[in-house]
Amino acid sequence: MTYELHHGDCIDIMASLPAESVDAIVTSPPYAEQRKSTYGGIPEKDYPAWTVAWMAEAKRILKPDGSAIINIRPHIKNGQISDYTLRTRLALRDAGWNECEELIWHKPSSPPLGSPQRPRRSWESLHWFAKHGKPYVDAKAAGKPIKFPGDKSGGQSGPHISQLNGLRQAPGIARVTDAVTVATDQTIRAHPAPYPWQLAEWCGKLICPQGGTILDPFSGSASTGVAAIRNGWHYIGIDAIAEYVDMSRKRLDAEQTKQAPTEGPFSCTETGANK
Amino acid sequence: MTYELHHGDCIDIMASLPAESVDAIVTSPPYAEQRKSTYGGIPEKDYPAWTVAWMAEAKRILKPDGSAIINIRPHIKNGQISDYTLRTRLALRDAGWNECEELIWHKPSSPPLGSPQRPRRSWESLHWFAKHGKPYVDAKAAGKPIKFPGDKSGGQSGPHISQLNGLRQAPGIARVTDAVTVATDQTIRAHPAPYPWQLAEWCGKLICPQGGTILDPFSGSASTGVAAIRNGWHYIGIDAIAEYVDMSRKRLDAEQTKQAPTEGPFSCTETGANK
DNA sequence: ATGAGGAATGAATCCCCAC
DNA sequence: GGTGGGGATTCATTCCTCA
Repeated sequence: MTYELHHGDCIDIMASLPAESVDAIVTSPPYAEQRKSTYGGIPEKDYPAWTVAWMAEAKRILKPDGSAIINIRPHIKNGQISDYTLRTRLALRDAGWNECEELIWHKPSSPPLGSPQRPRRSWESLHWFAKHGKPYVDAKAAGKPIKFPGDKSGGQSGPHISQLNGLRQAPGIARVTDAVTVATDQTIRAHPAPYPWQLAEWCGKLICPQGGTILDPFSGSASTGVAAIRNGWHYIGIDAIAEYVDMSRKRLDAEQTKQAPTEGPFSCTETGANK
Repeated sequence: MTYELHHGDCIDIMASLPAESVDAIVTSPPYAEQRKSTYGGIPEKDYPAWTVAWMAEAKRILKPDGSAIINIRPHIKNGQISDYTLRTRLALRDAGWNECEELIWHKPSSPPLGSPQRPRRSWESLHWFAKHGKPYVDAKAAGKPIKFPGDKSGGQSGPHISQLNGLRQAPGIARVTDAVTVATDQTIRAHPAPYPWQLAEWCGKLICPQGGTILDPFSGSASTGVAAIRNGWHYIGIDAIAEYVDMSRKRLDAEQTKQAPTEGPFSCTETGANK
């Protein structure tokens, strides 16, 4: 229930954070050639190297079993999808990152934009990278109770559930699938990239242990921070634009009040160029 | 309502087909390192070159506005997803193919297999490649009627629908999205790759014009053929295994009988090593 | 005939243990 | 120590059996 917001370049800020202090990274960096007016826009050809650079700093502050979920989807230009996410994924792998899985964020309420000659775009990728092949994972934290055939009790612990390989398994809970459906949040008008906190919550439940620390180096409207407060994770948010940091502070303070309206003041640390 | 089945190596068979005679390719090639016992298994490192090779032959017989939808999903090994589909996509682009879009096949009935430490895998990629950036597309052929709020008529032509950019638009029909949900077909026990014909139908409606010719160079159980017969497309199926060709012939004949039980015999051409 | 209930199964992956 | 067999996972759909 604590958060830190930092204003500045994420590489600089991350360099000031202690090594191996972060459990999970959940972020949606600026896409190539998009949002030029607000974030400057990273050229497509530079995107892989740019991502490897900030991920290198992230690697230092990530715990050994920590991992990162990065939301990107390439745009279409002249009828062809951009290849920069392909090259970025290969570059991260070359830089020593383990690509755990391709997760899908399905947006059922996606607006009918894009070319009328093409299917309406309704999903985005969540690229999951870790320091090695066995990072911390809880595939059941966001899972639902198992319903066995004929079981009308609601599905508490069935006969088939047991300890597996000595690993703790939540009994009677099915693990999540690799595609999650979350409607886009149309209410976040203050930031151009509508990343819903429910999506960040799903990602965090997958890769952030209870009470862990979750980082978003491109914090934007701090949706990951909202998810953190609601789930008891410590949040570290970084953004290059002071206006978004200020807005995020208001949003997170309001969220904390909502979460525990009867308790006293919350611990909150703020640092960075805009302190 | 006609089909051709060929037994043999798809590159050899395609070389015998006339240039620019195919409207669309919808296929699910053998995945790298999978199905070794039936198809020999293409090594991961050879997969990009192998794909470029058979796609080069496909390019010759594809019409100028034709395109191909290829279903592949990489496996996970030691906690890391294989990178061969990334490298294959880049190799096809280097070979001059235009990557139109990343489409998603979502499988709601996917079995609870795979690592218990990872989310259950419930989707596969549909990679869409064309000769250029503006291939034949009908984004509404598989679309559903638009339902306006409060409209109880079923959704024929609403006020928001109009000619757009001078392109013919089916009125009152919404474009499909780039993610399609089709349950896996558990009834195809004779072939190990359960590619449902409903998925092939959705793909065909997107890229194959009415009365066009649709090709599957890795025909397997001929699910694409079933979709073709049901939609009035001419089907060309190729498979390296005689047993599957024989099985497909029975399946497609039965499908034709089902589609028009009162009509006479159908036109059907069969060629290839197993003739 | 009809329906309820049970068993079997699938483009998987990893761990454990035997050899 | 490398290799290979066996078990666990736990959803939707199928066929089959029995009332």
